[in-house]
Amino acid sequence: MTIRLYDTATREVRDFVPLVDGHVGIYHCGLTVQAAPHVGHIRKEVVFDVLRRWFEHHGYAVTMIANLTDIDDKVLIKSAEQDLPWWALAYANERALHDAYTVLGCIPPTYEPRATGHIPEMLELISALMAKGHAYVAEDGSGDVYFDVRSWPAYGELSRQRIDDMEVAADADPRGKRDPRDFALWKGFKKGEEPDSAAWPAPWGLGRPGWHLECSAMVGKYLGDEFDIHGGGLDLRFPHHENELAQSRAAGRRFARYWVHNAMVTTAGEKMSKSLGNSALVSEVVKRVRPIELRYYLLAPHYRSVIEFGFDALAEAAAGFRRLEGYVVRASEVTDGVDPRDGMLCAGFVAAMDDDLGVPAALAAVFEVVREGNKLLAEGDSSALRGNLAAVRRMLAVLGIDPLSPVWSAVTRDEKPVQDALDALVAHLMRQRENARAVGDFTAADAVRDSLRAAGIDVEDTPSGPRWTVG
RNA sequence: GGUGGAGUGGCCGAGAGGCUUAGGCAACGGCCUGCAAAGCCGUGUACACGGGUUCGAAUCCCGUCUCCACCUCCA
Repeated sequence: MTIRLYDTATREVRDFVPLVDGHVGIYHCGLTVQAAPHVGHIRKEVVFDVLRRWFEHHGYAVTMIANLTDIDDKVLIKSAEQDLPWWALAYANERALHDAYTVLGCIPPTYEPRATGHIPEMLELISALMAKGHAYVAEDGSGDVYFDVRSWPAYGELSRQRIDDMEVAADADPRGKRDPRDFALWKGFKKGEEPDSAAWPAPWGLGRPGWHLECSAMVGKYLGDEFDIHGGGLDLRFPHHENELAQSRAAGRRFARYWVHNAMVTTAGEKMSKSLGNSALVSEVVKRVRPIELRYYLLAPHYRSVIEFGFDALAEAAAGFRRLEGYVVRASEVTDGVDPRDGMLCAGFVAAMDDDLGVPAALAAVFEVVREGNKLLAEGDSSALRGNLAAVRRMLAVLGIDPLSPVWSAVTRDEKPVQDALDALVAHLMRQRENARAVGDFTAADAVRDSLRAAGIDVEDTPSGPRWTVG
């Protein structure tokens, strides 16, 4: 059983071979913390969370590093607009990101380094690039330092582009650059235009890091010169990852062995994006559907397929998830629960997951096991039912959507007395209904059921007795 | 202009030459139920278009159309 992954660099599905047996180091580009995370951002977190869980299922010790880019042009611009210190904006959005991780049941990264905490590592990298002739100080006195793309013949290898075929950005600022495609490693401080707190001393003068540099520096610090997997959204392939790759390799580091990119989330046919203003914030979406349903919606399609975000599709996905959840809950009531760690993954699930994280086929396998489980459930408690339930829960746990995981139990202390009161009241009405049914007074029994339904409580009769759910 | 990706049944969404009826949602029929609900069994409508290769094409080739992502702000 080997995990196979699509590698963007080679454009093929390859067997995963770790650098160190039994270990896997994954770096995925976190966020530039300029705004609260939207559904597209959190899709990436969910995808890498599932990847991580699958590696762990295979017995790998996973080191997961996700960066936080907390100083950058956009952070400065947005914070100025909002009349906040840049670091306050960055930190507020960092916390919003953590809230989104938590609410969607993502395991936190092993470490989440911040760009501002790694200036020395970045300076060291720039020095190495200068020493090898791949970086230069701008000649216009701006204090900028650029990477010289013409000095690195492999430039463009990740996105398969030739420098001469690239369009030069309309807004490119060519000042001091040898080639308009050269990118900034260091941005000279502009006294008066930028806050004094956004500048750090460097041999080339006060300034701040350019975008891309932080990732190369932090990957090197936490995962080493060569590491297993570098990931992120497909939109980062160029320029971000191309530039990370160039500056790391040019500095003599071997860098990533596999590149894993997830596809975008679109709305109305366009990429969900902070700058397009078409974002659905995670914090808003989870007011309309349960977080576990959003997570299911985001992981059910293959990670390399575009998701056209919509509340109708989300509701439909949620209906599918509830089929799984309904089985797990009903079977657990009958068996008094099982330990999902006792479950056996079915072969179809494993084969699908091993094949480039084939979650759609893996879920199809889960649905088939659930169908078997529902048949067993009709016959009551049995060891077969327990085995089936444990298997289903274990497979759902690999995807991070086990409905009974404590991660999803939202009952807080404050709600407990309310919950208890509701339980008591509904139980009383249920007894009334049962008494009426026992004497054949179905009019009275149905009246109770109707009144409960009007209050949002569904009643159903099962072989093991009536049950109710808040629907 | 350059680099990638996509178009599948009412909807979502896999598959990548024959042996998936993928799966799910919705619909319809049956079973179960006092009636429901849930569940189980069954049913239908597919592979953007035009050619070609092949015994056989959703899958390969050629052409056409449409859409998406990236080309230095982006997950």
